[in-house]
Amino acid sequence: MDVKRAGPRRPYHHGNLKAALLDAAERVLARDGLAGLTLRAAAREAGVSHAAPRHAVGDLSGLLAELAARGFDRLRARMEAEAGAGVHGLGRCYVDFARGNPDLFRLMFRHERLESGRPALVAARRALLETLGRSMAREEAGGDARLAMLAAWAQAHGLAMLLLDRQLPPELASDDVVGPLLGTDAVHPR
Amino acid sequence: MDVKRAGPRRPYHHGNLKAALLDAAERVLARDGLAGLTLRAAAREAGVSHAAPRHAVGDLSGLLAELAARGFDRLRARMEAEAGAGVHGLGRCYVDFARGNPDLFRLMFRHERLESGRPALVAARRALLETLGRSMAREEAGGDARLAMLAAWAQAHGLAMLLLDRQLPPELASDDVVGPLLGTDAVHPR
DNA sequence: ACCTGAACACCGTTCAAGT
DNA sequence: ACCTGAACACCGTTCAAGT
Repeated sequence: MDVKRAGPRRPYHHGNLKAALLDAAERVLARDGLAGLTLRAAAREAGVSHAAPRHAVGDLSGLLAELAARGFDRLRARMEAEAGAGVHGLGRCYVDFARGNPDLFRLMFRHERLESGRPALVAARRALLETLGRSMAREEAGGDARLAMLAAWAQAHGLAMLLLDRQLPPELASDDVVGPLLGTDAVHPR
Repeated sequence: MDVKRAGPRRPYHHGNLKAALLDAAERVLARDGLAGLTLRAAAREAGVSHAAPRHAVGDLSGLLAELAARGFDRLRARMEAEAGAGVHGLGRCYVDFARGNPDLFRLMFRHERLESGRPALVAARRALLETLGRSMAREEAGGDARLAMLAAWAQAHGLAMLLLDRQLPPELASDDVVGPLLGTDAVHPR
């Protein structure tokens, strides 16, 4: 009955269940992959009952959306840091992030599983988009900036997805093909 | 007991349960989407017990792999028909297929859920790759054919995925941006 | 307000048993 | 050989009940 004094065994249970749940979910994601990330598993990892998440994040799509928002925030931070490296720097950064956080990256774009209206997700996506737009505009003064941006984004995203999904045969996945693709000014459709 | 005479109510149950199951799975996919396509739902739709698929396709990843193989076959057939249309024709064809069969397209690249060693899937993927390679080689005589192919593929694939996953803001998803991207010689990294 | 525990309707997979 | 039905361990979600 001295539990309420916040003994070391139960660090949360007050108002920060949401944050604790998200941390727990990230641990599950790292340990068991996207397939192993269930609402019950996250609750278990956080040390609460399987019905507790309801108040904190709604349902599973709410939890995943919050997690995706964290992912977009992190990706944006990296892109921001790389802002001076030009378009190839951004592309490389994007693909590196995907390869370094495959499950999180996949989750971020699994639109069917995300509560798309979640404020955190909407905001994080918009922030990333703004960062991308600013970085592109700096280089691509002439021509259609939107077209240049879409072309570069699509190429980086497609490469990331094809790599994560193991769709590339060895000849195409080798560094002497992927490297040059990332190391150029990408895509100049006219 | 006249069931064995193949009355109209049970068209299969002989040796073609596999084909019947795949047809049923496609119906479920069209009706309930990828999320609704379960092994039990496919068995139900095919009119067999939920344990029957085991002999026909192994487990769920086997069923999905066989379905993905059908998808790759269909995509290859379309690409083959469009072979004369140049790289932009291929890109447009690829994206059109994705938009026209969103659930099937997503399934084809959901590598975690597919039994990757399934002969049908391996063969279908290789056939598509060969078709792509042949089509590209025809135009891209000079330069690195592998690089040109990866660049074009990544761009088309990324665009398709970003569209299906609803990641593009209205300014980028509009036809006057997507259209031009698909209507050029794509991507010429050097 | 926030969390628990039981309950419900689903899963995938296994396995003895039927034909 | 091929299929069924029961069983098991999981899900997500709901809801009365506790504090």
